[in-house]
Amino acid sequence: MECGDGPVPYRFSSPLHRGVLRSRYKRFLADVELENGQQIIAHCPNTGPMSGVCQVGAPVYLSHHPEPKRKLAYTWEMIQVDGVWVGINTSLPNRLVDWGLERGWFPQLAGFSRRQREVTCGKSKIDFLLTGDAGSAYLEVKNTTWAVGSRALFPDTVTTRGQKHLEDLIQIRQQGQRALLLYWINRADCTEFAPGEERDPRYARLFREALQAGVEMLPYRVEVSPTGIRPLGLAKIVV
DNA sequence: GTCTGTATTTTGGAGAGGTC
DNA sequence: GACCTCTCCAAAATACAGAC
Repeated sequence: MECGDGPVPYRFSSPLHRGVLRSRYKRFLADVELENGQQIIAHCPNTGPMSGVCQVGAPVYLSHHPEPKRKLAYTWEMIQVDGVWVGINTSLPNRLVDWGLERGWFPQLAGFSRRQREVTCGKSKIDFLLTGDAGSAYLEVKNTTWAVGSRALFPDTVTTRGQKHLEDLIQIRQQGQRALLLYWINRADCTEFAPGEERDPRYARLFREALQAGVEMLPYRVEVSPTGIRPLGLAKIVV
């Protein structure tokens, strides 16, 4: 999968293992039947409700980490829903934003040569503090898997932590600094993004307040596949 | 520089405790 | 008893501090 003149796609460091989702339970666990018929328990690195993407019987891909210190050797990475691969690993977007920043995935973030992770700010921690020729900016990253039609939505449940992040970013803007929120849309079938008003009305209200305050919203689309992840650019914000 | 331990992050369920 | 609020816990990755 090459990407022409566009940004370099991310490739998984080792081949993923295909299977079928049998059940998901206790937030962190998933029963998966591998292609060879073996039944395994995989770690589910997404503690949210996974609205619309947790479909029993759907094809999934797992990464394999046979380190002795791990209890579960397999990690659930993606699931195929309506013919589209959806990334479910919530830790991946932060790592890939870090990775993509070095490779020019985000033209909106050009001019930031240095970055510091997990910076304490206000009531919570912000994922990145970017500094460089472009000045400085705070960047928070959110993983998005829920979609209705071609519209990606976040959050898919009440998130007080997410609300705190929005309040902190608004405060950062009020202090005259740049503040950005990058919604990592972990599926290729969405061209629009909107706050999940139905699930968290307060978050949706804060989202609009943040927009008005000048917080820069970047709903970033990626194409997820068993070989890697390819950047697709920004989705249209609908409020 | 390497190793070890601790804190933090994600969300929803379970259980405890308080109030009516 | 019913309801509400609060705290703890689950697995794993990651960052960071401290010891050697």
